[in-house]
Amino acid sequence: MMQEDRALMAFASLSQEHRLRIVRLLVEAGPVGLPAGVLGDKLEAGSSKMSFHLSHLEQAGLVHSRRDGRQIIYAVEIDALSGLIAFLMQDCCGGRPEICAPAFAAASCAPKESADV
Amino acid sequence: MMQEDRALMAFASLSQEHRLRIVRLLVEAGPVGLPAGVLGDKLEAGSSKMSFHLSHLEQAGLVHSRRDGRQIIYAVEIDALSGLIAFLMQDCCGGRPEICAPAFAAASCAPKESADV
DNA sequence: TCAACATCTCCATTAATATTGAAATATTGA
DNA sequence: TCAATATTTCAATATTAATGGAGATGTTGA
Repeated sequence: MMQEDRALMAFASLSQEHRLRIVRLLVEAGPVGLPAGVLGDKLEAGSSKMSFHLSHLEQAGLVHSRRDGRQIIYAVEIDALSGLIAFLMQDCCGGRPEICAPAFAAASCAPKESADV
Repeated sequence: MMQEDRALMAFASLSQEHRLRIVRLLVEAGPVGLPAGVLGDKLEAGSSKMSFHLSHLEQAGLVHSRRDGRQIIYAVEIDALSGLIAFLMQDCCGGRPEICAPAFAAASCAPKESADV
């Protein structure tokens, strides 16, 4: 169960341009994750900046890292994201979620185009 | 479609204790909303502080207000919340959403206990 | 073992944000 | 119209966060 202070850290982390882009890239990448250097290239940000933001995200519990050789691979913490959303939307519409459910049909985790599994 | 700068404003707004509490109260209250004063009482925050945070949330597009007599009623902008979540989760798991879908079953907009409509 | 690579840490500077109380604005009912 | 109510605006202060560069750390392959 997500507590308020963890949710605040998560939202603070997501409120910074570089960090939001990192998370969106990692959401797209899925469990396999991406190395810090690849993220840095995509964002055109120096290593010191990347390190600062990646550890901010890790502190906030939104990503985790593992070393693979000389690279550090970051991947999104998907339970933290879902917990964050659950925390935000808890008890929506005073127990009548059908009021806002339609709005959330579009927000579900869905691919751009059909994919075979 | 949510753009990055709007998402950044929304997350920044949600990253402050008082504002996060306001949004959660308004999510629970649903479309009918709550007056600024009632929110201030619940949060035990002075009127100037409340006004600052409420207008921050309104600027960010997360809530809207209407005047009713001498009160200003605030209500959550539910499409903004769903758009924000969609933006964050876009293209998750590289087109194989079944990877993270289970995590999101728990995050859906559901009531604490069953409610008759 | 050494050079190259990948990333992190530290520090100084700069910028953005929240808080407080007092005063201003808008609305109502007597 | 006037006093009471509800909320906003303003300005000074206090707090917190982001940036950039230099150097440190850990890892690999020759």
